Amino acid sequence: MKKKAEERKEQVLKAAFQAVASHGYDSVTLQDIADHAGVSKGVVHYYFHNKESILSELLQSITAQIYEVEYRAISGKHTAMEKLNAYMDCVFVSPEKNKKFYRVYVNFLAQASRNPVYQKINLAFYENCWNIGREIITLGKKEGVFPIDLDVDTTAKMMRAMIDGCLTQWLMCGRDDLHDFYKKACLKSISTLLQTS
Amino acid sequence: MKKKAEERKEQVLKAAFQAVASHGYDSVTLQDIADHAGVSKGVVHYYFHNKESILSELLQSITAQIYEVEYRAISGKHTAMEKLNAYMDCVFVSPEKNKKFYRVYVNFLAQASRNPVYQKINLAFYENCWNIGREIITLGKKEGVFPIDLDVDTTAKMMRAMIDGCLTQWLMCGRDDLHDFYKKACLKSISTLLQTS
Amino acid sequence: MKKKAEERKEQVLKAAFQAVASHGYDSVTLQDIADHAGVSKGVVHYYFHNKESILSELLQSITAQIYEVEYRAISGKHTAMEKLNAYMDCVFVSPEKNKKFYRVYVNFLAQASRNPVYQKINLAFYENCWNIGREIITLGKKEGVFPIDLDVDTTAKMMRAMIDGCLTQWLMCGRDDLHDFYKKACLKSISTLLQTS
Amino acid sequence: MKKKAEERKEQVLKAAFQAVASHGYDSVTLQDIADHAGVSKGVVHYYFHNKESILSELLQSITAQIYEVEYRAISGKHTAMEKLNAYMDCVFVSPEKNKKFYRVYVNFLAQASRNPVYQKINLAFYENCWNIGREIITLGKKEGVFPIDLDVDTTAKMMRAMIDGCLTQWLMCGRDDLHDFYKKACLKSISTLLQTS
DNA sequence: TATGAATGAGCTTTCATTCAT
DNA sequence: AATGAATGAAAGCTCATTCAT
Repeated sequence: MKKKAEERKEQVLKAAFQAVASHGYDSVTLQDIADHAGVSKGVVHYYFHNKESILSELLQSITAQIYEVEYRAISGKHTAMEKLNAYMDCVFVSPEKNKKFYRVYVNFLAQASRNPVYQKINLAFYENCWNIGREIITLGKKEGVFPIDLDVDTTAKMMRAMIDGCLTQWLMCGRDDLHDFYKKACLKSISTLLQTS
Repeated sequence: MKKKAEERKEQVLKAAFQAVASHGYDSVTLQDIADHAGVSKGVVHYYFHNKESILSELLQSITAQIYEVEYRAISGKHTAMEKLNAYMDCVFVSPEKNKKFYRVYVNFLAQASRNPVYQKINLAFYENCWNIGREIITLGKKEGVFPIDLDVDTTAKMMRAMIDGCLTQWLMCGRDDLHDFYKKACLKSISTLLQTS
Repeated sequence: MKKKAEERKEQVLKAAFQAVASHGYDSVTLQDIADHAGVSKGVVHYYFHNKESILSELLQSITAQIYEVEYRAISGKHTAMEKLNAYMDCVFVSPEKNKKFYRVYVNFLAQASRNPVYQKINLAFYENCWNIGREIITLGKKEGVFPIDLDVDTTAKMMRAMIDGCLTQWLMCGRDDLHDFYKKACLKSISTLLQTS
Repeated sequence: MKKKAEERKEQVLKAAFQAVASHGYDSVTLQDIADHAGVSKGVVHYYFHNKESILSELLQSITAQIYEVEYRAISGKHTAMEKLNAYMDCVFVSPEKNKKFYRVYVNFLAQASRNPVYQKINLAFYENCWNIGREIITLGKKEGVFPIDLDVDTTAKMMRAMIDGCLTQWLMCGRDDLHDFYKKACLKSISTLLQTS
């Protein structure tokens, strides 16, 4: 019973992701979500209290998933540079996936700039991202590949700023073929930041 | 006649900016805009074809203004580092102004991820921003303060990515007091990128 | 301008009365009201904040009107018995009008039993009705046609209870032809109450 | 089997009464009723064809119960005045019970003013109430305590009109402390009506 | 019997847009 | 030029009812 309900919610959230990706945060309707899920409008209201609860759970869900994938990627590697490369491979996964996720994500950021609920969820995501950065930097310092006096916290934040800045800029250019350019440039920039004290 | 009309449009656009800043992109109504402008709803429709035209003209207007201010700032300086510092002072102008502008701007990015009209306007803004970066880098290379083999185009793009990434991250943290932290960290990161080949 | 708006509100309220009379308080829709008024649904929302505000203004309006008519009726008469007869003629005006009003009124009473807004409006109506009773009774005592030790307040309340009880009972019987029976019986009962100390 | 079903229906009707009393006639949902009964929504539909059938059976049930209690009360007494007093004690049982019942009852009257099904049920209740009045009056005439030429039918109807009028007025005033006032005033008024030809 | 997941009709409300003045 | 009354499409949400289990 409980399991079925969880699956249903998951199904609706997946549909919501698709719907927001194609219609945009503020244009998306519950009907769109229901259509994407292949269920009736009633189902959406049966499993979620209201529209905002679907969307905030969606943000929660996708940021959690992204983080999990990223964290798993760096966990499999053992040196700082390997972790960094794995992280970047993960972050710049592919034009298609990045486009879909960032389209949705920038919509949520737009909301978060006003809505504390989204803001809090995004902040938790930031914390996770920064932690990945911190882990890589700390390890690199131990290994002696990054300067010992590098500011861990600040650099971790700059890493994520660079990543989000690059992927946003890439998304806005509307050119899938530049994905690789941005990936390489971003990696190079971050490497520079990490190797300079 | 023509002049009066231009002033009217300008008045409405200013009101639209305030209205979007306070109510949010997708919550703002034409009534809100009319109220902020101190005119009737009819006026808004008299000077603009529809809601989207107001908002796209607004994006056009604010990005043009931002660029103009930034460009003027660097024009007044003569060395690369002076220009860079002036640019950053201009970009990280103050918590209040940055918050107002970026709240509106992330909303437009969210739209631009889907709407080609906004996308084109934003791309023109990017071009202008990149040009500022290029100008600074090229001058610095001439002056011998930046490595001669630095990739001008790529670095200019990374500069803007860093700036947008930092200001977005700052905005999402909801802490005005971190404005200075992000400003300094961003300047330091960009300096590092510019001084490392 | 202002006058036109007042007329519009009045028009909508009249339509609301007709709509509630034919569909019932809780079945009536804003579309019904708009249809009865011969306007679009938007107009109803343009002049009233929401559904409840229409309905509470309706109760306010009809109770005020009823009172006014009743008060004017007794004002035109000079002796207690003349006033009483005029009052009863007014209250039991006709099967059609009584049916329409009481159908709507019992719906409001049903709401008022739960909603303080309606309750307050109804209480004001009661006060007015009781005042009419008090006026008649006080005059009758002065004239010597009613016992001097008759309790003015209590008797006024019982008068209205008798009237509402009779008209409700008549309405529920669904027989227009009994209107006259109830009118006479009510008048006789009230006369008895007034003439017995 | 049959018995179980009867008990189930009774259970649902009791729950419906509580639910209507607390949520109001037109706000009450089948879920509310199911919750009050401690059963699932399906059960409600299993034993009742639809929402209206529950509510009409509820009206049937509560009016029958009220009558039964009232009738039993007067049956235990032997003189007209004793019966009248017992009747009034029964009718004005307590602020709590009267409030609960009349809140629900006025809602049904509101429905009955439009719906023949409810109207018929209420008419049957009226008949029962009038019969109680008739019984008391007839006995009183036999005993010589009421005028011999008193119109039995009419007076019985006026008795009930007075009772319903008083209790409705009391309910609408929202003051529990006036319960006793209305009880006494009602009894006095009815006594006057009965003792005056 | 009993459950509660699923449906979708129908409601209130918002608001961009039109247009008579 | 300017107003704001009027429109009605479209949205979120509620809930009686159905039905597979």
